Amino acid sequence: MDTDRDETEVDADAVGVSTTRKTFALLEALKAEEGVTIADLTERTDLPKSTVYRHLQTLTDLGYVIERDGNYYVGFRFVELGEQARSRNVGYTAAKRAVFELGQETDERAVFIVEEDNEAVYVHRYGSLSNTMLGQRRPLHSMASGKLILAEWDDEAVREYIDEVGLERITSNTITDSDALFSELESIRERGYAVNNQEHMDGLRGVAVPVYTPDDEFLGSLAVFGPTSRFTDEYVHDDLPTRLRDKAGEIRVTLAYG
Amino acid sequence: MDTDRDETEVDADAVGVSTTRKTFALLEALKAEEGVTIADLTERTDLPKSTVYRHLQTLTDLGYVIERDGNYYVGFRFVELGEQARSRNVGYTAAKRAVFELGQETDERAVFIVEEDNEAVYVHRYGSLSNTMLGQRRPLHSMASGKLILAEWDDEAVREYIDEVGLERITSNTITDSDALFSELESIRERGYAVNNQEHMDGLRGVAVPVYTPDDEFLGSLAVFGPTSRFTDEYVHDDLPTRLRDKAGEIRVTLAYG
DNA sequence: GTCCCCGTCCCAGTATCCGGAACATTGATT
DNA sequence: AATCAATGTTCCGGATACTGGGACGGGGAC
Repeated sequence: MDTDRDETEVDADAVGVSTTRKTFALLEALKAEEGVTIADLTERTDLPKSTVYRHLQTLTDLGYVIERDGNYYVGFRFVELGEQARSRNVGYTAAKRAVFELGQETDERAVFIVEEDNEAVYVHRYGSLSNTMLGQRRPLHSMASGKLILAEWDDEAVREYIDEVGLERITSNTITDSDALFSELESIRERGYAVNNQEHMDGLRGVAVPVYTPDDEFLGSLAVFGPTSRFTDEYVHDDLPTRLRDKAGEIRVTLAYG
Repeated sequence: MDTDRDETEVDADAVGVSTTRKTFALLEALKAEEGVTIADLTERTDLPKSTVYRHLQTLTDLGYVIERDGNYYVGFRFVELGEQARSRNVGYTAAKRAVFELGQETDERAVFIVEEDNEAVYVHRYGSLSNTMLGQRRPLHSMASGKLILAEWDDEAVREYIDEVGLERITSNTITDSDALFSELESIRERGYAVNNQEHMDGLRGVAVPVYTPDDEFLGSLAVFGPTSRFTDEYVHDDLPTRLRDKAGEIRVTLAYG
């Protein structure tokens, strides 16, 4: 019926408040490009001009959107909301430090990743200049951290995940077969760490370990990744897992004794 | 008429879409405390239970709010929106590195601060364990960075600011007299840096310098702060300003030549 | 000077948001 | 074990206020 031409579109037959959906469709459209004009947004969202105008007026009035000579931008108020999410759990804060230290000690890119809505979300990051990537979302099955998270779930939950999300192919190495995934998860559970062998991006390997609270609650995944040239089998399977496990242990200790 | 008992309340006679206002009132209430229940939110926002329910349903469906056994949380999707704001300008990204280096070299807390909606917003931060504070907002007149930003404006703009926002007293040292503020701004313009002498918090001093793009566009403020014991007059007026200016210059160079 | 595009504003119509109230469910208390 | 209180979920009539077409005005391009 609808050709669903655009992700930022609002589907009519959905639960709840459709006005709010329009608002967030606009915010997503704003996020996609910097400095967007009202005309741009009407086209991008397929909402009538006057509706876009009225919504933007509300958002700028609330201070969530910034208008500067005709162009609209996502405002800094969202940073505060985002930080609330990132510090929601004390463990997340402890993980921030661990990511930093890990990055410094190994001189590799390090991340702390958490699952939300069946996706892997980057919560903390060390390495490279900017921290684009923070808050970004990836499919779980295509990364070390994601597979590690799946390995924490029971088989039924994983099966549901596969049903809902599927196992999209991203590189030639991505695991797209559910049997292969299940046996991979089993071996992750045995080893206690997960490895990503160019399953998300060619030339990129990674290692991930789980982080637990003192009460053995699963918090998220601590991971390190880098180019295949440097990430040899030995580095990936012998050196990094113990280093990562140590750091994950430190988080646990921090949480237990401050 | 209304006793405006709560900040998260929605005032009726406002421009735009009132439904959206309700949504953000709920989000602000969610931000204030972790793990809030529907009953909590109805009380906090003075919205009827069914309205809260419907709105939360929409927000969780969109993935912006997370529900875990009856408690609602701000979701990680806001991190992505926030990062968009923080990387909106290439200069902001360059400033991130500068803040980090500055913090390491001086071994003090360092921040990069930008103005939005007549407030100072923390965009980047180095020091202390967590980065609570990111995205937080402070009155401009009570901090080194804020005064520095005001010093970039012309007198008329500053006067408008005083009219709209006022000069709230925060500590006994806060500048609350507009004449005093204007002469302070003048001396900031002459010196090229601003000093905060316990004007926002007792025992805390700070120094701020402006950051400009290669086209001399004002970007924001680079600042360092710490306890009065260590932040002596000499440190604050001789040592730090030059170091800060150097770093601000580096940002400029980075922007010019990559 | 003309044209075109974009932002702003207005207004009638009705979609849909609202909120009271009833029902379901949980869990605490006696 | 039974009662009760409190909270979450659902429903529905009613009117609020959201919608979107269209008109107006301004500004830039050619």
